[in-house]
Amino acid sequence: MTSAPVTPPAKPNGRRRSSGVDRRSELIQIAGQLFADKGFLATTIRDVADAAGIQSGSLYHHFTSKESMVEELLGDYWTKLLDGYRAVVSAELEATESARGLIRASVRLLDECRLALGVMLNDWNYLSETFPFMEESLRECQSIWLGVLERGIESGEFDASMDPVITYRTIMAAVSGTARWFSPSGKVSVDELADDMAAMFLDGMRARP
Amino acid sequence: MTSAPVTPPAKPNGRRRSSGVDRRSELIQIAGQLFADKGFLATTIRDVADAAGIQSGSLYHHFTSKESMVEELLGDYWTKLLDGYRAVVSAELEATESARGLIRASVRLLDECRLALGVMLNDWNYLSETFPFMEESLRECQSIWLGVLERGIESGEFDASMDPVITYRTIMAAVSGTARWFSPSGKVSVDELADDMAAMFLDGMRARP
DNA sequence: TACCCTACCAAATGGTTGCTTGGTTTCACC
DNA sequence: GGTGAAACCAAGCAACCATTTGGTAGGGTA
Repeated sequence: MTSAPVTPPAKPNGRRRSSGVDRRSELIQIAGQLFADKGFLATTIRDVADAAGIQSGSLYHHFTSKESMVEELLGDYWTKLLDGYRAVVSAELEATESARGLIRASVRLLDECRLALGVMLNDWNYLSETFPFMEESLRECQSIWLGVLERGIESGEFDASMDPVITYRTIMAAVSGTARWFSPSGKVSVDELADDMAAMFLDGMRARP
Repeated sequence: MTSAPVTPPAKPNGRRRSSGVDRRSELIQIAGQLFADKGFLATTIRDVADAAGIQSGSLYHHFTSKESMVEELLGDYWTKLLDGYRAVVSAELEATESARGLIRASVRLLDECRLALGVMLNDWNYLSETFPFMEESLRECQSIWLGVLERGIESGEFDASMDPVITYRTIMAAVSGTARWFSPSGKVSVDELADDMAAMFLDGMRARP
């Protein structure tokens, strides 16, 4: 039962199965799904290989290591997030609208990069130690957010008694934690979610008089 | 470098070192610290044993498995959280004050059970599959929150256009995600943090006119 | 036909894992 | 000074891990 002569369940011996499309990114998606579901460390490369219908050793034709499988997924997320953030602040809107834009940019990636977010949610500590660019990206993320929040306080748009760092961290925790349950195919769309969250952080859940 | 003859750093061969205090809960704290830092799966029982200054096999005198080391930590958290929640709702306050109470009860555990929260933050998927009581507790947690939020909408205290489920999940994600950075010995106290968060979710960060 | 190149297989590698076993030390209590 | 229990050590187990290696199938190109 433990090590029966495992015959690959799908496409037993067919080569050249990816007709044109990049096999590498196909494998990253398969691996990312498992990493997001079970956690990076709890997923073995045998799990990935089984899901892809190939032998575990064959993965090393495409990737140099297990880490490199997840690295692209994460790098892609942070590139997109920070690109979106930079576009928001370069528009030089009022602080309120900048904040709304940052929340929208973050929430949009819940759909576009849900695997990457799922992986980071499970194994942040391990991954941030393994890939230094994660901490660096997070630093830029924080500095952009703090810029917007402090500008809003100065302009009188935001409550002066609010702590920018706590607020920033609370928003980030709320948005990325949402990756745990949000599904873009559910009854709530990405845009609705983004608007709900922006409304919540800007004006709270209390009814206006 | 990898496996040098590791001499236990503290109390090399001393037995009966825990004078009176429960050695078992002492070991749970040591293990919990490592689980919270490195992740449950990434931490080996040899890591735990080294930190405790004993041999890895000796841990099995106190625990039946690696899982049982973390089980008590998690069970303690959920018991305390739900006890706190039940006390809040049984006071039958206005919905606004109930919500504030739930936030306070959650934030208070950031100090009291920070190891448990840190562990869950890293390995939620794995742990909730391993320990069914985690999903059960979360269900009760959600039902209490939804009760308060829906009551507030009916009474007119809360914005009727708010989605209770999204709001609940957002608050929970924000609070538990805070375990990643919060330190009770820092410049922000638990009570200040609880008040800041409650203010944020109730009235938002926008300045009042 | 000859030759690459990509994608893969099959088998094995050294190292690490959680856990077990059998014996030893220490100490309170009688 | 003998007994029993708690705490621990030293050694080792089978299973599993990521990774390496040498070889092979088959389409594309010359």
